[in-house]
Amino acid sequence: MKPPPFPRPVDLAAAGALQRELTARVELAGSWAGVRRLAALDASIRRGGPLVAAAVLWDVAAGRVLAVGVARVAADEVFPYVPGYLSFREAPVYLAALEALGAEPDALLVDGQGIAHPRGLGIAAHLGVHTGLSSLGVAKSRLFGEPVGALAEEAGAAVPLCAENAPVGTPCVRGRQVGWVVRTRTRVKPVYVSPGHRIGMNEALAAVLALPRKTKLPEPLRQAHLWAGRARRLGLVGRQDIG
DNA sequence: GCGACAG
DNA sequence: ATCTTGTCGC
Repeated sequence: MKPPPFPRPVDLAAAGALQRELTARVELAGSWAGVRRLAALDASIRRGGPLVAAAVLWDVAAGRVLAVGVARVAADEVFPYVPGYLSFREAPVYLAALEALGAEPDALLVDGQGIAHPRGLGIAAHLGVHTGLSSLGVAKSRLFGEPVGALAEEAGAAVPLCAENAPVGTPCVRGRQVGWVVRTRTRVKPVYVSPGHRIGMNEALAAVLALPRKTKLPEPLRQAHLWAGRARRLGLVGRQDIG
């Protein structure tokens, strides 16, 4: 089912109000145990150029790319990049890429934060609520929340990412957990994982660690990154052939 | 006022 | 995100 058009607020105040409104609709329960096909989303942009996004359909059981959808959106049609409001810049082109994909994934894996956001609505959570699909965010750097405790150097290590944090402890002693700092590769900078929509905190971590990876990013997201760059450089649009 | 700040 | 050369390592 095709989601409604993505609203474009008149200014940041209106955008913030919309985020607070939608945060109440985020569902923090569920798992990806039954997810057979997921769509990984990433974008590539160049100064003065359009936003180019790739939606990679990933077969979980086979561990491979099934199809790719590519779309472009002029930069002046969306918000500029403002930390905390990323979805108002990139979500439109992601939704267009999903449409170009022409398939219905069971869940969305997004390059960015889920609920680990000042108002609880990072781009992964926003896209989940907008589409009704389960979603989860994997970001390459931190936006919101503080890691609790020291993160071990070994792959698979993780510590909670907390808001309104208390001193050092294991879980968020007095604050609430908004995500995880996860070491996906030994001695490599960690990624920031947080639930988006219709998935629990522990399940989000399990879902990410269950995905294959060649670098610090889960393979579906790495593929989306590669396709977005390739699409931008080659001017690709629409459904792409793979292999 | 100063530092932080997904992509 | 993008701008960019070399370099270390499998």
